[in-house]
Amino acid sequence: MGAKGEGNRQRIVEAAESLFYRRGYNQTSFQDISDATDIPRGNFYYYFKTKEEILNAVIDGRIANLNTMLSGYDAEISDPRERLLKFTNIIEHGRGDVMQSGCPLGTLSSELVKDDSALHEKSKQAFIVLRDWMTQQFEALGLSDAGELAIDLLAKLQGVAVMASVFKDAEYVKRSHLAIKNWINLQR
Amino acid sequence: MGAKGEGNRQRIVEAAESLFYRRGYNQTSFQDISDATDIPRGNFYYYFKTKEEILNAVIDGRIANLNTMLSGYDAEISDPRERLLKFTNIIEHGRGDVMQSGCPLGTLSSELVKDDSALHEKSKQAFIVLRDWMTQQFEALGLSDAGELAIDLLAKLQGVAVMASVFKDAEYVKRSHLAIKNWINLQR
DNA sequence: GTCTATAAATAGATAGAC
DNA sequence: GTCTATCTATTTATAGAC
Repeated sequence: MGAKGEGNRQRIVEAAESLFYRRGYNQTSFQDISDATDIPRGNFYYYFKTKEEILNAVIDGRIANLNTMLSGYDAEISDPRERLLKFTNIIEHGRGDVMQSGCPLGTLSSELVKDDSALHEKSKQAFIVLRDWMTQQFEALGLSDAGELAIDLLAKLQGVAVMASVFKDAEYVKRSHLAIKNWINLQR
Repeated sequence: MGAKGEGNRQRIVEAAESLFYRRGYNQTSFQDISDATDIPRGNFYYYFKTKEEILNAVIDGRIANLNTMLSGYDAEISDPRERLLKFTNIIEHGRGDVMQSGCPLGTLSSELVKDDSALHEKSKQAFIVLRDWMTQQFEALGLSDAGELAIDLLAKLQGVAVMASVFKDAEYVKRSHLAIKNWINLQR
């Protein structure tokens, strides 16, 4: 891995990540990424053979960030319930972004179910990381239906994210966040 | 309104509706609609000046179908709770489609938040129709927070739809449908 | 009202100079 | 590694014959 071009590669991935989120994968062109990075289109193909490879790198980056964040929770918070509660703060911390562009994972996956199935499978990977981590937390709480609780929690978050982006109501997001935290506290 | 071309117009809208759902609005081209209808691209512009106008017609059609369905429930079912329960059957009746392409309303809205805001506003209209109808049902049940319950029910349905399309698990959909029906029965 | 031909812009991708 | 020029295909949209 030469260190020379990794700067450009990283800048391309970061700009693509933001654009894929704010404007969608299919609606983001190489020109858009070029404008955002001041790197000419032609140079992209030195790092990525296709647009799909950029998407793969973007999702790999998201998964890496997710793993870093979740490992941090595991290290810093001893109570699995507190870890789950901490994670749900993401919907209020990222409230503005969610109201403007929806959930980064959910909207990408919703877009890619309608494209090639290989792309959708890739976007599913980030959800699997989240689901498995949540399952571990519910298991650590001694709950036998941990896997189902994990999917249910993901569904609650996705439901809030969709409605937040449709109606753009900050009070709704706040109220729903509280309801989700209450639900987590009720699982025993 | 000449009757001559309304046949073609209707066929264009119906083909577009299906394609916008299965492949997305931005990923559907005039050529795709032309292939599906055997109507040449050039003729589209006699009925619609732009692609956005086709989308408007598609959403207006969905809203009309929604109103017909909901009015039917109002006429045939006397208990508001039973009407809500009846509506939620949509997620199991349309289970295959939802697992393959997500919720027609939710995925369209998630796609269009990232496009022009006028398009997103239009897609929001269908949600408003649903929300207002649900609010009426909860009000008829004598519940003071009817508006919030309506949004919460919509969020539950959207959450299930997103997770159904991500994991494509029919058992999950069935289980979640039961949970939603239980939740509706608990609102008193 | 219907259809063909085509314009004008943009997409992803490639070749090759530097 | 970087960048310019370009290819090919496809997009929305228009002009105008029929």
